Amino acid sequence: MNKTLEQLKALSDRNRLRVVAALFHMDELCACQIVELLEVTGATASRHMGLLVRAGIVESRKEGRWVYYRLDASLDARLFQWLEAELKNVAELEADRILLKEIVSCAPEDLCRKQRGEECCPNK
Amino acid sequence: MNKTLEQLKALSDRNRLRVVAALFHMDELCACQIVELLEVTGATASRHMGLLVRAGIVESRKEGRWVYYRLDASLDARLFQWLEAELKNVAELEADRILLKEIVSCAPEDLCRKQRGEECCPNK
DNA sequence: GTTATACTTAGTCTATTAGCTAACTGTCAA
DNA sequence: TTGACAGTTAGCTAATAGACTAAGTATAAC
Repeated sequence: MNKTLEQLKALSDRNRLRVVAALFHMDELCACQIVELLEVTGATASRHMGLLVRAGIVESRKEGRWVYYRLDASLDARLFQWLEAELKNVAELEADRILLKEIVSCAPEDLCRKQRGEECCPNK
Repeated sequence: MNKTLEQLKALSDRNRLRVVAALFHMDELCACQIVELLEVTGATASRHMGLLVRAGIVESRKEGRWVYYRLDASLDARLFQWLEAELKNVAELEADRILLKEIVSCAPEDLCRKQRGEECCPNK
């Protein structure tokens, strides 16, 4: 039951659900892109993602200085499908999808520079 | 997303999950039986059940002074099946099932009398 | 009616959790 | 090898949530 509870708790947060919803669309997101999406500090985003990873909802992949997240392939199909259905057509998440398009149009390098206060992303 | 979050939060508690697991076996439980199962005060059990009802996980039926709870018939089938699979064969819940057998062997009247401190349940 | 009683609501306390800043770790580039 | 930097961890604060007791509501028995 602990595993189940851990998964439910990991999903019981608006920001974490937003990330999961984004990963249904994006397949893979860099940590700095998640910071941008949620508009929280890197530390906060890192904690959220740590919870999702430990619960087995998402998995991470490290590439140099960057960490990429995607939905965990071993996630139960029934849970996966329920979530997908629930998060589809949520008006509130529409704004996230638009924002996400802008975010992924920047390379992570540019995005990270932007987060340091430098204006550099060509599409903005 | 609020409804989804509400359901996830309602399920993100050990005691509430125990009740849901019990309702997979029992089909219907009286409030006093839930008090007995969780070993909490009536007020605490009532608050837990209120959350589950409001989230659409369980539904309640009032019969005189008693309130009976069952899994909400409109609960999403995918969520239902995931939960059922997750809660099946959980060693920790085996003790609950044994306890539950004893609990339902008492009529609610007897159980409530017992909760007032009188020893009366014939099977105990 | 009046009283007992099954459950709910209100108020309080404590524990958990989301957010922040600051310090730390590991990787890349000069 | 030194500095810059992406991400994590630690420590703090404020808000949320679970537990209790006590008071309130509604139903049944006398």
